[in-house]
Amino acid sequence: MTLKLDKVNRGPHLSTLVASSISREIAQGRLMPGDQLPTEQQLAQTFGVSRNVVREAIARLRSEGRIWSQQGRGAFVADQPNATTLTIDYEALQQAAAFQSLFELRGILEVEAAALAAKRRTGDDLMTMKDALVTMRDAPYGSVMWLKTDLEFHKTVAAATGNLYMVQFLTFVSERVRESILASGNQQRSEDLAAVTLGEHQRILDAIEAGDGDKARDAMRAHLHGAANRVGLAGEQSE
Amino acid sequence: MTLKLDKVNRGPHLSTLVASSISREIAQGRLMPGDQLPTEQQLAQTFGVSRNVVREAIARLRSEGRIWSQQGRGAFVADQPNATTLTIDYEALQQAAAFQSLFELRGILEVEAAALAAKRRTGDDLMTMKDALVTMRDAPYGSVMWLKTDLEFHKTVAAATGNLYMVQFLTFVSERVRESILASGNQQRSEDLAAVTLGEHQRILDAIEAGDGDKARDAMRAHLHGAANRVGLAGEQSE
DNA sequence: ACTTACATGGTTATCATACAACACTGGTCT
DNA sequence: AGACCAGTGTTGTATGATAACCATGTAAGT
Repeated sequence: MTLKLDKVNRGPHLSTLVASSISREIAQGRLMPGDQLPTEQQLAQTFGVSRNVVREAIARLRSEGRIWSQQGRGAFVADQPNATTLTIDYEALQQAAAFQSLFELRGILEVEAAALAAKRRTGDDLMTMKDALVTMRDAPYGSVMWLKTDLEFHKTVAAATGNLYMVQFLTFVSERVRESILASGNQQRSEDLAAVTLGEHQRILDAIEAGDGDKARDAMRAHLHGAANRVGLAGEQSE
Repeated sequence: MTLKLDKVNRGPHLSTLVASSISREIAQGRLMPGDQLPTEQQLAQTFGVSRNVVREAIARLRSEGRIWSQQGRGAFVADQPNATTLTIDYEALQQAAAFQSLFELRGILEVEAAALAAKRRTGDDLMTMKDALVTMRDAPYGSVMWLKTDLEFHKTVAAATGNLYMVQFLTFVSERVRESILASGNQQRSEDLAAVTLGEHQRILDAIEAGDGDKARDAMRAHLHGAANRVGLAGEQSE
């Protein structure tokens, strides 16, 4: 029997819950930039935890740039929410709308990355992509090796753009998407899908190799559209 | 005298120092992925702080995905460093290649955002954009008010996509770009540029109002191309 | 031999309290 | 009015204690 246990034992840490709670207050506008947060004592009381836990939560929010605090005065909501880091709340992603938004964002980046890659790819890039496809062909659909190689293919496309931040952003977004998909756990397995997916990848590679940006864009768009269906994101209206 | 003080008043917080210190250990490879950190007691002793401070530092590192901890076992260095946050190093952006990459990334997002906004914008969105253009028209080119309104216009376009993360990502990227431009300080001032820039904005707005995605895409692309020239980023080959 | 139950030590998670450092307010004194 | 000063509230830090949990070893039971 294949037991399916929860992937992550979603942080039982109280400080995480408190931080998410405050974070939500800010996101939903109940705490406006510049506003002063309740005192640590009050927060501890309202949440029913010790002041210590509240402090850990605040330390976290401070590091994320969402709030700032000064000894003797208090803690305040930061004017520009995201100072130097960009954070995606895991809990928020459980909601369908958020997931769909993130998926769309990933689509935009991947599609344009494919187009840029077609223009700028080097011989080494092509080699790496081909290797990835070969490895994927031998791996069973949905296996760890398959997923890993799939990720590597896309990462190579991103790297082939020559854009230093494309890889960083795309892996970041893709990771979040992948987590959500795994968490929802509604992926089908089939031999046919393997062939279909491989074909999509192959077309992307062909277009990139040919240096045809528009074709690469279309191929990547088709691939992502197919992936969305495979995951169960049907309600997607493209232009 | 214009005093130029350190941008960030490097948090006097002890927890920040401890977190940075541990973070450095990880970055420099003295703590490898999977390694177990010293116990909180030991860390508190070696750093000469209370265990409470160590815990706040660990809470921060945990939220950054650098380490994970489990009750009864200990704290360990995470395998994949970037779990939930995305960071862009400020120093790295000083290099031209990095800046150009980020500018390109922003372009991709803005252009597609404009196209999506043309399809999905509401009446309120159009109102906000129009207000922004009026305000910008009255503000002197390059003034604080002008920059602020410019930012708001773009943010409204991003919001009009209905994509929950478009605003977040775009403001994040734009902020980094803006910082770099301000730091380099090579922007020209002129009355003509004000009119040109306003015209570009107007064309974007018109396309969005008309619901013409392709036109909005082109208008935004033209605007960014113009902005690149104004900032002195000439070497940009679009397909 | 193998499994189960229990005991023990070590670690994190949380709580509670106390004190120090700092900001703000209001009154007093000059 | 302006300077000084005490008082109060808040964050920052320290300290000790307790609960929950993991890992390991050992004894009891099968």
